Amino acid sequence: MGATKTEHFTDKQNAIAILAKALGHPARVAIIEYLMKVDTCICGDIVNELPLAQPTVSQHLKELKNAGLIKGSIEGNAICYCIDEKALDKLQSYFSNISTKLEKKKKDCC
Amino acid sequence: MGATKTEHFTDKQNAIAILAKALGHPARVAIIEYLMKVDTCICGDIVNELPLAQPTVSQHLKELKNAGLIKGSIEGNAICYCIDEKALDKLQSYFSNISTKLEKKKKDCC
DNA sequence: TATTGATATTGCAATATTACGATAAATATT
DNA sequence: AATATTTATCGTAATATTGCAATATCAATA
Repeated sequence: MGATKTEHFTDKQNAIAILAKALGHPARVAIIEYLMKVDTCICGDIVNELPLAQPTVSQHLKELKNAGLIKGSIEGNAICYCIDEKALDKLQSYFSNISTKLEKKKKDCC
Repeated sequence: MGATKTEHFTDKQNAIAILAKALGHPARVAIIEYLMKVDTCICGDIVNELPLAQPTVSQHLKELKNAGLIKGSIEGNAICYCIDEKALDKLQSYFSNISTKLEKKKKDCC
């Protein structure tokens, strides 16, 4: 098969999986970190920053955009990519919630 | 090609990518959430909980274990799986850090 | 308008992932 | 010891991902 059975899971589970999957490649983690580092919304020098060819970077950017992690707006001849806070806040609150619950639980097993 | 060029990225970036990738499938998100829900370390009824065949679930558990997100210990004839706090804390602090920085930055773009 | 610069798309090869039936391995129970 | 229960592994088919060269697109500028 090879196709994920998304329909069997909740919307929330799928939403988290989509965000996590988008960050499931070091190049995409590096892109997010680069966008964090440069204060202004950087455009296409992401390509120069990464050890990958331009089409590959473009593809990774597309995946991050599809997942909702970044936004891109056309700026003349170039494109201005930047982080979409909403997605990262969603991840932050998801994992904070889990950590809080784990803290309370205090393992009686394993 | 199809093989990720991990060697070009930092250890930290690879580490986050590995954890994120492991959560990049709704079944694995569901497994983590189930392990959170049941108070005791549940064993093999994860299979009954998911809409997937036993070998598929076993494979997902293996991936979560390889990524360090869960631990498994043999409990007689069954296996006791449970969440590995360290990994989830790592994700929590990573995304909290990002959210905090984004808060300060307050977008002047996009 | 021809050229340049920046980004996206296409097409393809290599590899990885997802899913499951069949089966193996290991412990528990009878 | 034979059987049942639980989990892992193997083998395989379907699909997805990764990466890049070649090329297309599209705005800016000469």
